[in-house]
Amino acid sequence: MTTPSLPNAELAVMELLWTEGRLTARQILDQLYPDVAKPQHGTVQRLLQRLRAKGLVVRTRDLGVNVFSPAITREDYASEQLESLANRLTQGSLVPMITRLVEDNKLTRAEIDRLRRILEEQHD
Amino acid sequence: MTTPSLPNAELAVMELLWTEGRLTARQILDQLYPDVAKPQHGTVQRLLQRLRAKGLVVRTRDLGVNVFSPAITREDYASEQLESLANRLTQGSLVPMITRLVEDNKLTRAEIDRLRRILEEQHD
DNA sequence: TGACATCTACGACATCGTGTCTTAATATTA
DNA sequence: TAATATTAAGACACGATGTCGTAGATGTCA
Repeated sequence: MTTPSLPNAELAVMELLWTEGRLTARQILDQLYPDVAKPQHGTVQRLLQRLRAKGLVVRTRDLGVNVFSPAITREDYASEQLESLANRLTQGSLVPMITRLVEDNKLTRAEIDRLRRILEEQHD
Repeated sequence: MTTPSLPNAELAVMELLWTEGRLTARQILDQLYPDVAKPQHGTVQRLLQRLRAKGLVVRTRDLGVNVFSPAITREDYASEQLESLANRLTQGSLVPMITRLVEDNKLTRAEIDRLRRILEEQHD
């Protein structure tokens, strides 16, 4: 059961949960649809329900209300998406993609240095 | 006009074009649907048409037949997808994603060495 | 306890993307 | 010219997505 690529509305909910940690449906509603006249309770519930079905959100009960939190960190989600991208396009390897980014100067000096440092630390 | 993420059938056509270089619709049909009774001419034409609309395939005329070739290399497509992933999820930075992959030992020794070498070469 | 508000689940729907097929028009070849 | 292949375009089914409405469950407060 691999992590699916999320559509915009669902990703927007995850963004909120990643930055806030734990939120009720009401809190998500207020932040996601601040100036909408009609209350979109149903929409938020639907999105949360689909995210739970995908295993990306967990629900706990607190003070008589459902509280939702991410079941996966942003970094884990992002790295899984990166893996799946590499599997789809470049036989699982990051080398061709990153090579191209470097050639096209799409990476800043700082970014390159940080990546270098991360890779240097691997001495096992 | 950013490069869109391709659905499976369209990506399958691109795969063929990337490996073969130039192909007629007929050749694509034969390789894509080898053992299908009914001829799916329409399907292949539709896929090629959509890929041309997206600017990923170019059409030239040769020997009285249309010949299709990739308008973008696999590496360019892959690196653009990687960029867009980073923009969507980690503020444009590759660092969080790659950090996580390294931490989870998702990269082989060889892969790490190759990446290291690529990054070392940057001494502008 | 009863009235009321809120929360929750779920059905329904419009829209779009995707993949496919059919058909008709056009071009090519024998 | 007849037969065959190629091309373009219309149409469709299906699923995903985003939205809404509503009814029942749950909670709060007079």
